[in-house]
Amino acid sequence: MRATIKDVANLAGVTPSIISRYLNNDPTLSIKEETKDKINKAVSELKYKPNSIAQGLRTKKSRMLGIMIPDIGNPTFSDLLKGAQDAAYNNDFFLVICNTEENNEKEDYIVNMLLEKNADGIFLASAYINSNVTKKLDKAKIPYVMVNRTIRSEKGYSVSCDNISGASMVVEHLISLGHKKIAHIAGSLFTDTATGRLQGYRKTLIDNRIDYFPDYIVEAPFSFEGGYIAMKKLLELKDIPTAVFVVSDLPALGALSAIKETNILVPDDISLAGFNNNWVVNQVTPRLTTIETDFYNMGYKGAEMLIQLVNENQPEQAHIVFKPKLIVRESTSPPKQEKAMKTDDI
Amino acid sequence: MRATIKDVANLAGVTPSIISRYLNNDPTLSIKEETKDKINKAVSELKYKPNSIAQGLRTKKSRMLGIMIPDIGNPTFSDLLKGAQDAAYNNDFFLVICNTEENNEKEDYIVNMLLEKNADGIFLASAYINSNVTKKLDKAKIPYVMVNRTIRSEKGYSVSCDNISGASMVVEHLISLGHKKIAHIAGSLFTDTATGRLQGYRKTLIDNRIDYFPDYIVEAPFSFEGGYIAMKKLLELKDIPTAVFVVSDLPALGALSAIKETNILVPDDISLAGFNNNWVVNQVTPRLTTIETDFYNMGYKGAEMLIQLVNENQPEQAHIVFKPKLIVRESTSPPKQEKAMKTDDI
DNA sequence: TTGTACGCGTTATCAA
DNA sequence: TTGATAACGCGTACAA
Repeated sequence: MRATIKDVANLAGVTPSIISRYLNNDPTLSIKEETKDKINKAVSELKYKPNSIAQGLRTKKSRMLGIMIPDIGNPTFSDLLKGAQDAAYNNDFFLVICNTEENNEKEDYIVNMLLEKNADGIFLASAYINSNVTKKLDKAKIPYVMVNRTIRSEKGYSVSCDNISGASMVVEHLISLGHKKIAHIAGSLFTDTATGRLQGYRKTLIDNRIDYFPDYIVEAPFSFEGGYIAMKKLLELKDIPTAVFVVSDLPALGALSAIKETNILVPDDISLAGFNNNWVVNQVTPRLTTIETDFYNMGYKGAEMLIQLVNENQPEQAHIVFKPKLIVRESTSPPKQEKAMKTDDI
Repeated sequence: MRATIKDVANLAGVTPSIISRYLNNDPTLSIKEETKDKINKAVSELKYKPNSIAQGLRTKKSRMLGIMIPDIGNPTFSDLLKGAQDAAYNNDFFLVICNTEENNEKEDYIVNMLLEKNADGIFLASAYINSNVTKKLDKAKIPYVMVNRTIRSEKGYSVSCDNISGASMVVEHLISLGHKKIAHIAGSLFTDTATGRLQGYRKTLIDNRIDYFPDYIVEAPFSFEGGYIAMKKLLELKDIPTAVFVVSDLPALGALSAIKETNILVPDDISLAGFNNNWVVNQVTPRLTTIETDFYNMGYKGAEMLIQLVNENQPEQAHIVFKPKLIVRESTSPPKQEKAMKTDDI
């Protein structure tokens, strides 16, 4: 059996309370060098490690953080996870990853478990407006920060990228190439991510006095399938767009796949752009134009913020926003029809 | 504050021990319907839920399972995770995912944490020969099952696919296309996965009386980078192979990327095949020939096995082996040089 | 500078 | 059919 604090106390010839206070650096404790040595020796001899369950029962703390992510298969999250994990590790917290699969029932189950296991804080990568999760966390008064996919709120904490300007950069890029018929495959509009990018898309079109049609905006889940289906819809329109900005890389790949089933070529007939710069979009043909965000740091900063909250310190800022960066690759080019139309005009 | 068992006891007018025994279906308990009702009422009125930390302290159980995976960014693991999570959920266990990043230090940290948090069992997707992890788990006498990437051992438990025959299927396919110069990018030979596939490769060449050269076998990590670098090496050979079988899809994509940097074409000049049928290999150009394994079920069955072990039941079999299936796509075709050589012969 | 005593919330053993 | 009591391993207020 593993040694308990009593065993150490016996071996060191002192009482458990001294051991506990010494090991936890109790500032009100003054202790002889001699007893320190005795304790240290006993600890290392017995290989004593405090039982964290018992500690948890006493202190209501666990030094455990949970991160809830909607889809572990989405490459977007892997760097984020690395960053969050590194921050946790460096601050002596244990990060457990939970996959909600965008499924309310599982999501519920997982929050309950996390609360039950006394997680000190929760990292939410899948916040939806009106989700039970945030309500539950608020009620349980457990700190949480939303990351990447967030919801609007004045009181919450979040780490995200500047979706509006990111979307603007993409659309400006498409406009500068000469596109006028620019469609948008939006994400679930119950998320800030999707509404922000949609807003950036709209704003940029308006600023550039380009019409947009409701038909050119299709809402879809943040998945490969979602992008695939949405693109199918766009391809059925009588007036097919010459460029499509997709809310995220995974659906962008789905869109690409849908296009490839037709005679239509990317970028010759349709320019296509995503968002996030997942490694995959650099491996497909054509390589996708997209927006890069520093996910590793998003995860790292977010976890640091969460840890501050757990330690009951106020973070300097409640909302950290990362700057997006446009990565132009092969999937965007000037529209072919542009030339055709000009010829017609003559 | 949350209601404790004492509160329920007070409200119901009985002692905590009855509540506990009733709620835990103690078979030795005989109890009046009347008191049952009282308890039920008190429980629902106070919304009582047992504190799982306190339970853990008493029972040394946590109903928590951990899964350690080497690289959360590797698409191979996402279906596996889903399966494992579903099995855990269906059996009322909580599955926490831990990302070791193929890093010994983190791996160590994570096992320690999992043990400290009293995980009931561990699911190991990143077993390496001589890893500290398995030693530690053995010593802690905590049940574990190795999945996908396993190590040889008589006593352990594992769920994997038939690597030898999977590799054979690929190589037979290449041979049937007419290839004779078939190289293999192997995974880390500290894993059964890699040695099994290497063995299948060797065996099939020998059975078909085809020479293989040591130069044609390159060991590499199970990563995109790993495959990229290994392929570079193969491309530097004086006698470049006409076909390459890569141990896994992620390195296969790396290999593809390396080839694309040259004038060499896939499959015209080099046929390329992977293993695992990650969704990504169906999105690149050319779409990769590969081996499909039922990862979801691998995860599900593996978790079921682990849960049996946790419940101290002997699983029917210690090693579950899944059948692989060959998926032929665009990245493999007959060798061009075959024809050239025949022309020479004339 | 150190020890005593209690409680965290539960389960298990025994007695009633 | 139920209750009293101890124990799990630790932290902490208070006393010494």
